[in-house]
Formats: sequence, structure tokens, C-alpha cells
Amino acid sequence: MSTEISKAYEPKLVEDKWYAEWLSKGHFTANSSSTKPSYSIVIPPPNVTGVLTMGHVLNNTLQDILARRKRMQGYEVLWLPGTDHAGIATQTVVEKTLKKQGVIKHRDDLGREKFQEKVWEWKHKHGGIIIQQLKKLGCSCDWTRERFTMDDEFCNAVLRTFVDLYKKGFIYRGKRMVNWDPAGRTALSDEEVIMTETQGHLWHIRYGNDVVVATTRPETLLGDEAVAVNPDDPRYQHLIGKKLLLPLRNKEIPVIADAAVDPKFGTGCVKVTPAHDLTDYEMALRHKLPFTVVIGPDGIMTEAAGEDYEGLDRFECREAVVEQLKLAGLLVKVEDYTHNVGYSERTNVPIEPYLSEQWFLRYPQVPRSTEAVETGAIKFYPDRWTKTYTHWMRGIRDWCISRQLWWGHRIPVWYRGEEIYCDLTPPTGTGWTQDPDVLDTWFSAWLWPFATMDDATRKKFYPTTDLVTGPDIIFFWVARMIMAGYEYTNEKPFANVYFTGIIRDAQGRKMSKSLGNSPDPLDLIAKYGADGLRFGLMLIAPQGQDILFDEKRSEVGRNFMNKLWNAARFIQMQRAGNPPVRPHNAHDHRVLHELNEAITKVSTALDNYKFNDAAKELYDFVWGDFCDWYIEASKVSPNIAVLNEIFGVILRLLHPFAPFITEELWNSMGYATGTIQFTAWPIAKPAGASFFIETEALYGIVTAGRQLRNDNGVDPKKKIQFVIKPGKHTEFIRAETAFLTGILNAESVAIEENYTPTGLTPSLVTGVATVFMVGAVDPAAEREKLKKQLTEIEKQLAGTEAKLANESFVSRAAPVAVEREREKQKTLREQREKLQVLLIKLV
RNA sequence: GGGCGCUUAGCUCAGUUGGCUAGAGCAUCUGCUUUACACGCAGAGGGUCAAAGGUUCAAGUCCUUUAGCGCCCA
Repeated sequence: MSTEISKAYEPKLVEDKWYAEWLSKGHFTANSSSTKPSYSIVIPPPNVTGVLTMGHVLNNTLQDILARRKRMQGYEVLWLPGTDHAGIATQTVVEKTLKKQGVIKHRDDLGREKFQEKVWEWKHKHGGIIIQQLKKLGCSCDWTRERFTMDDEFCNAVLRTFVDLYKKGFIYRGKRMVNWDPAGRTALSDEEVIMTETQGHLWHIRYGNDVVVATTRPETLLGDEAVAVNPDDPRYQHLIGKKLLLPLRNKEIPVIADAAVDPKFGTGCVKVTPAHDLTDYEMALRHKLPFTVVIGPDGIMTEAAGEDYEGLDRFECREAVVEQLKLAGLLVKVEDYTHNVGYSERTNVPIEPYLSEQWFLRYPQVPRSTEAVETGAIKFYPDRWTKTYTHWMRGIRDWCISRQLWWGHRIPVWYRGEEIYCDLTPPTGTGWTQDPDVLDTWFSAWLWPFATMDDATRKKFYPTTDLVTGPDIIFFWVARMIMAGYEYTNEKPFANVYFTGIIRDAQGRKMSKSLGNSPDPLDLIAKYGADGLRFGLMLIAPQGQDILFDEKRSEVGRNFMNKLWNAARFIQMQRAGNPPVRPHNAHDHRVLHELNEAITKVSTALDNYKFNDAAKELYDFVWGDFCDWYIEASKVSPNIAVLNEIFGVILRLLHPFAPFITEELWNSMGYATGTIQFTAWPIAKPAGASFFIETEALYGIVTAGRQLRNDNGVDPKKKIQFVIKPGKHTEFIRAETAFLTGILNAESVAIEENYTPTGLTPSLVTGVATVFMVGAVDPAAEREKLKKQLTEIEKQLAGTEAKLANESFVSRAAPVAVEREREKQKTLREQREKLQVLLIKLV
């Protein structure tokens, strides 16, 4: 007796043990000189100081499933892990912490060098956390190749790319209107600005006798340099070229005519603030207006705003300006107004359009990258993201890549007076100063698929096969990687991109720290096991749909693992005292047939990135076909060989989803010495006679028998007599008497073709047989039940007969459909007849 | 304003190229410590498939329109 296997599965006793074992054996280490075909994925590098979120669990479970399955399919697999330095996010966290600790008031107190040291300290202290968490989850990453976007080699790659693109003319410096984050005090790219519908106001301000302008931002008035009208607007022809007095400032400004003015907006007169609005900026260039900066980079009003306003926050200033306008009688009216306002993705404050000197990139390889996805050279799953991608690529705008931060790759450009020097090493000579800015984090991330690999690795594993990521970074990352890939390797960086859904809470809200609705995956792992968490999540992760996560999901996963565990216990117990083989019976044939179906379905689903279809199929096969029916049948007549065969295949099919328990059971069941990880992925074998129809009929009889017991309140422990009156498959059913007796806990099961019940006998009519339970019954209740069943049958029969009576159905429908309908009619008529006979007897 | 997605049982979702009585899990109800498993077993109830119109012998599925929800872009 090998009953040391515990009654309930305890993941804690299993998971860490196996992970350590796998690492020590180097199972995840990819061999660049292997002759096997290669398969590779690069991890979307999480923020180095981040912690594991449910999004990471989803994303990395998917990658692990892909990687583990490919290992089983005989591929040399590289899953390359690493972390991202995450410029703004990390810098903000460290700065906040230092402020909180009272070390500094602002990072300026430390200076660049000292501050960077602090960030590195932070990185060393917290940087490994998320990696440890990925290991807990079971991720089979090649940790010997772990990379960080600030590794020396990676830094060099980033700088080389900058220098190269600069020299090719793709990178340029310019004074532009950029998206400015006053809280982070840095420029941002267009993609980092989130447009949000905001309730605001439209202030109508009198600028002159017959000039009223409407604005959502009255504080910018202080920097106005003109009033503009549409050149074709008949209402204002007389004003063009005239001068007006700017309210509150008593400054003369001209009225200009510009086609950019929408005559339908407000009064058709607009104020022009060249330094604080993109449209106004462009207008100002056309009309050679001065640029007066009234809002500083910190969102505080400058000296140019006038002494009444200098030093005020931009929103305080708005109130002050409105107040003054009211006092001066210049505020004509205020309307509620809903408009879109850009917010910083990071700091969540309204973006300020800000005129500043920044570095920009004109993207390389745009047409080629667009076509690659359009033609399917790179495939997106789900396919609909292709449209989003190509739309963005077609309207692509230059990328502002400089950031006013200290944490990141510093721009390799030096200045001396008017001279500019760009190279990997500083210029010789004196008087040079390096550009203080660093590069946008994504400017390093876009090199990730190839800059993480050494030459030998790249030779074997690049281009990579699959990328798994969220659709929220399709522009930030995916599109840019494709362009960088073509520019620097002359190849696509990956063949397939699988876009996951976004994980939400049970109410459909996005998971976020501030809402506190994001469970800690480590807590879930502790409670349900990594396998349970993974499998539960896979069951509800349809392709590309958002996922409403509830802890209950993990419970389903854990329960399934426990079911699997106990199936193993059952098989082990059967091994003792039973002959290992006997000839195959109908149940064996059926389950082997169903197993083949399962292998095919799971394989096809995974080939098409339909992870939840695969998980669902496994769940249904294991719990339904295998446990509910085959194991139950085995209690009457076990076939150890078949049990082992089926269970071995189950473990292998399940391994990518649930690596720990499958490894544990693979070993404890003694299916092989050593890991399950490199055993062959199961292939469907053509199964002979499946006995599908016959067993289906048989199982129908079982269900009817159980229903009879339940409906009539028979104590489950009480052994009673059943009589089966078959309409077909008589000999087959007769041969299964022992099975029926066992599974129905019957005293006896008699198969009688000409049975006529004496007295009142509860019965149920199935498609192939009438099942009688011998024993007393309440005649009224029995009659009700039979009547109900008869009504249902008659309803269905009416539908079928109506179809068959329809001339055009019989002549125009597919012959198969008509035949099916005839077959159905026949069965239903038989059932009706049986029910009628039974009812007559009850009268 | 443009694009995409969603709307099926109380909840979360499956439903191939139109064709068995629209399925599953969770939740609910009933009965069970039946020697694999109470993280379980057996049974039951629960749906006008968002609305309207159209195509078809046949529509949850295809087409049109409408409504609501969500996301992306301007």
C-alpha cells in the first residue's frame, strides 16, 4: 500500500521543491548550439522595482504555457527574462520615498550623481522581488540570460542606436510645443498623454467693444499676443489689422485673420496664446507673433504673467484672473463645457503644452513595418488589433524622446557654444557639457528582442517566435520594436503577437493600487497553489477579451488540482490487488476515443492561442469523461494499463498549465524517472470502435436510474431492484449489468425486453430504454411526472413533425438535416408510445 | 466625429462554415461522511439569446437599423 500520498493536494509541499530541482538541473537554460529547432519568447520586462500584479500572472502564465509546450514538442526553447529600468516610475518612487524619509526636499538637494546612487541602491534592494515572484509562479525562464535595460551592454546598445539614428538624420533637436508634465517636470511623448473627457467651463471675455472671445483656460490670457478670426468670417472683416487692449494687462495686441479659426466656436473670435497652445503656436509662427511664457515648467506663473499673478499655481491663477475680469466687468458669461483634457499617464496631472527644446525621432522603417503586419508576416492575435496598429502607423508623428529625468540613458550629446557633438564617447578638449536629459524608457525597450541577446543566442533564437503582451502598449512598445527590428536586424523581431485581455475586478473596474482592488498574487499562490491560480485564470481568459477576476476563479483551479490528485490516488489504490491488464471493454474504448478527441482539441486550441478553450477541454475531459464515468466504471472492472495510459497523457497535456502538480504526480506515479518537462507532447492515435453510441445510451440509463432514486427519495445506501426494458442495444446493455448494478447501488438490474410492471412502478423513458425502479410509489406524483415528460416529448415531436411536413424543408434542406429530423421523429414517437402505455396503467 | 469590441441563466462566460431539446462553472434548492476526492458525489430549478426589421425551408449564429456598456484614435 502506497498510501503515503495525502488525501488533499498540498501545493506548498510540492512547488518550491520542484522549482529548485528544475533550476539546479538547468532545465530552462537554452542551448545556442542545439540542433533542435528553436522557439523563443522575450518577456515583456516588468518594472524593476515593481511587484507582481494579476496582469503579470496572466501574461507570464501564457508565456510559460507556450514555452513548456514547445519543449515537449522537441524545440530548443529560450524564454528570455529581464526587467526594465522604467525611468519616470522608478525615479518618482525613489524621490517620493526619500522625501518621506526626510532625506531631501527635492532631488536637486542631492544632485544628479548622488541621486542616481540612491536609485541604484533602491534597485539592488527591491529589484529582485518581481523575479522571485515569477519563479513562485513557475515561470520557466532562462535565468542565466536575465537582462536589465541599464546593464552596461544594453546601455551601449541604446547609445549606439541613438548615435546611429542621429547620424542617419532620423534624430534631431528642436524647439517645439511638447506635452509637458508639470508634476514630473519633464516632456512626454504623445502616447503618454491620456485624453479624458472633463467637465469644465467656457468663459466669454470681452476684449474690446465688439470683441468677445471664449476660452476654457482664462489664465492663459496673460500670455495672449493676438485675437484671431477666420478670414472668411463676414462678422469680423472690419476688425482685421486693428489693435485691441488685452484685458488685465493693458497691452496692445493685433487682430489677425487665420484659417485655423473655427467661426462656429464661441463667438468666432479666439484669443491667441503662442507659448501655451499648439494651434496658437502654429498661428503665431505664421503671423510672427512673440512667445510670452506665463506658465513655468513647474506649473507656476512666471514673472511675465505680471506681478499680481507671479508665483501662483496655474489653477489658482485661473480663479484670480476670473475674479479680476468679473470686477472689471469684462466677464460676459460662463457656460458649462465638456471637453477633452490631456492628463499625464504617470502623474495624472493635466498636461501643459510647453515650448521647449527637445530631441525628436522620425521613425525609421515605417512602410515596411506597416506592411509586415498587414500582410501577415507578423501575425496579431486577435487579428483585430491589426487595424489599430496600421491606423496608428499611417498617422505616425515624430517621437519626443528626451526626458528631463536623471534615471535612464543619458543622451550622448555634448555642447560647446554652437557646436554639437554626438558619439559614444565624450569629445576631447575643454568646455564641453553633456546634454542633461535622458531618453524615454521606450527608446531602450524597443531594442529588447535583440539587444538582450549575444551573437550566438541571436544566431539561434532571433527572430523570436511569439510575443505576449497587453494591447495597451501596442504603440508604446510593439510597433516600435517592429521598426527597430527591421532597422537594426533587417528582420522582424517576432512572428506572432498575442494580445492578452486586461484584468479587471469582479465589478469590471481596472485593477489599481489606489482602488486597492488588486489581490496580491503571492497571497493567492499561498492559498490556492500556483497551479490552481494559473489554471483558474486560464479557464476565464478568452482570447483578447477583458477578464473579470474573482478569487473564486482560483478556487476552481485549486479544486481541479485536488481532483487530479485524487484521481492519482485512486489509480494507485487500484494497482494493489488488481491484474494490470484485461481485454478492453466498452468503457475503455470510449475513454480512449474521448482522450484522442481531447488531445486533438487541446493541441488545436493551443496552436491557435486559444488558451481557455484548451483549459476548458482539459477540465471537461478530466472531470467528466475520466473521473465521473471512467473511474466510476473502473470501480466495477479496473484496467490498470488503460488508467495509467490515460492519466499519463492527462499529466502531459496539463503540464504547461500546471507544471508543479504534473511533475509531482509524474514522478510519484512512477511513469518515468526524471522530469515530465521533456516528455513528448501527446499525439492523437486513431482509436478503433469507440462504443460511443452504446455507452451514451448506457450512461443515459444510469442518469435515469439515479433520477428515479432521487425523485422518489430513496436512501442512497438502500440497495434496490431495477428493471431495464431496452428498445435497442439490448445485448450491449445486458453485458453491462454488473456496471449498472455497481453504479446504481442496485440490489439487482434485470434486462427484460417484454417487461410489464405489476402495480405501481416508478419509471423513466430514455431515448433507448425504459428504466423501472421496483418499489412503492405515490401514484399521483408518478402520474404528474409522466405527464410532464409526455408534454415535453409531444412538444418536441410537434416541432419535428412540423418541419417534416414542410415541403420546402424536405426538398431544400441538406439531406443530412432531413435524415436527422426523421431519426428524431422516430425516437420521439417511440418514447411517446411508451409513456402513453405507462400512463394508462396508472389509471 | 472616426474605429473596434461587447450585450446569451442571478453572476462570469462557451456556442465553428446557419441545422440534435441553447451549454459550462459559480451561486441557489434537495439528498448524501457511497473506502479517490465535502477542494467531493447524485439530482433539481433557472434563459422571449439587448430591441426592431430583413434574408432563408431553418437565425443565438448572416444583413440593416436602434439602444446601452467599454476601449482606442482625433
